[in-house]
Amino acid sequence: MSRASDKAYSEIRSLILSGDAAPGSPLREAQLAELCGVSRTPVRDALRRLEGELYVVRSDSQRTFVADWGGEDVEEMFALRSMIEAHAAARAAERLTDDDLAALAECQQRIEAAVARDRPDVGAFLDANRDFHAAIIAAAASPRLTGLLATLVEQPVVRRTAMHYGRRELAQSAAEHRQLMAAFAARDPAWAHSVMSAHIRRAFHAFTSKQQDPD
Amino acid sequence: MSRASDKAYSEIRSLILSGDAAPGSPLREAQLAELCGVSRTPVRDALRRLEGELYVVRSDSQRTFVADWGGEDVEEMFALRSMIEAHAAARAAERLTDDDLAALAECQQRIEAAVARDRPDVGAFLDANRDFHAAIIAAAASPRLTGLLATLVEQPVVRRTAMHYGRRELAQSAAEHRQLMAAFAARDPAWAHSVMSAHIRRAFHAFTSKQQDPD
DNA sequence: GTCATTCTTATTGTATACAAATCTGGTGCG
DNA sequence: CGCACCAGATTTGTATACAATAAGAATGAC
Repeated sequence: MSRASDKAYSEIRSLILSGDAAPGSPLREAQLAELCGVSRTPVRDALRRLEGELYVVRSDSQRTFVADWGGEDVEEMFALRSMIEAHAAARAAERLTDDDLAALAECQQRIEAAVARDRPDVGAFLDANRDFHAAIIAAAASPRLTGLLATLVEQPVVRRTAMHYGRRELAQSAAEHRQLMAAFAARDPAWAHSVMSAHIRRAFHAFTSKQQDPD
Repeated sequence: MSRASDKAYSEIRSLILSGDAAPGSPLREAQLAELCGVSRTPVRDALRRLEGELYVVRSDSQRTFVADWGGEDVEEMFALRSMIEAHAAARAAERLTDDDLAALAECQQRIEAAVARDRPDVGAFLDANRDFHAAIIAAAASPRLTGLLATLVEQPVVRRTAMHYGRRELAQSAAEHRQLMAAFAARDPAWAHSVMSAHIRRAFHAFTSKQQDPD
């Protein structure tokens, strides 16, 4: 994080995740450079990385914009996530070490804690949730592919979905994670596969219903 | 392609695909810059792009190397491809326009032509095969995700697998494509799904058997 | 008023110089 | 002999200046 390009990457990413940079809005190198207090060179580097992770898109003439995920894209994204993560869960069930299981349990504990509070801490929930899913992918897929898959998991739309979660939905999500832990403990690939698939598909429908009825 | 960074990208990519740069070997920016006749700046740009496409990897200290796919990675890669492309084929079967079908038929014709020759033209086969699969993904997935998925299809290992194909395997592959065309013409998603899944899995086993018995 | 065209301006692309970090070979100490 | 450590050389990271290109505004013809 000491490198300027890492700083630029992280700041631009926050800008997008927080919504300060609206989807579809242009990202100008010079402007970002000034904002981050670095030169354009590391900014360009950061934008390339963010492009690979689908946070930004480039127009035909090389101008960069915050990625704008339409309804079709979101549906496809969830469909792919459901497939890929269910596959990863099945592999993980066969391969998880006891240490991996302990790490997952720790994430789960953080999730439960975030949900149990009077006023659920959605930010903490999201962070723990991300670590949980990342740990499963890391245990299942080859390290080389981990980054590629994580790309789909950490999209802004995922965060926004959960930001609108109420207590009941958070509790439901936590309960599904408990089921997943049980499947892992039993080393049952088929069980893990089914639970994960259902978990993602429920998240998709939570997203769509929130979208058409945004309270 | 007129831009220096595109030139660097394309030349380095060829270097990797052709095998002139062996897996695991280091890629030095200055050296590549001289080779391509450009400065280091566009080379750095090109390396970032290639990293996103898994052609190169970075060490912890930011040195770049040609990606080296071990046996585990290859198996996982084929498993993911099989899932994702089968999904794409199913979607494509429901959505392909007549123009899309015509474009696929044109690819198929090129494939058949490459196979029919006395001495099969494997290079032409590979190019047509790539276009065929890319067209299916483009028709099925959201444009945003197309690039991400294409990453898995165009790996060096795929090319190397087919390079060892004999006439019989090429003909088998072409036959599977014909089945796929039939499934598309019938607009039958389940059929397309099954055929594509089998197609990729056969390619995987072709790869492994060639590996352990390289004639 | 609308469309095409030119000119200005904004934005990205490239090269170069220098700074920072990393590797390598060797040296001295235990 | 083995290990820590310290230069020197190599490699990557950053800033800056300038070139090339694309967007937008103003102008003129119809």
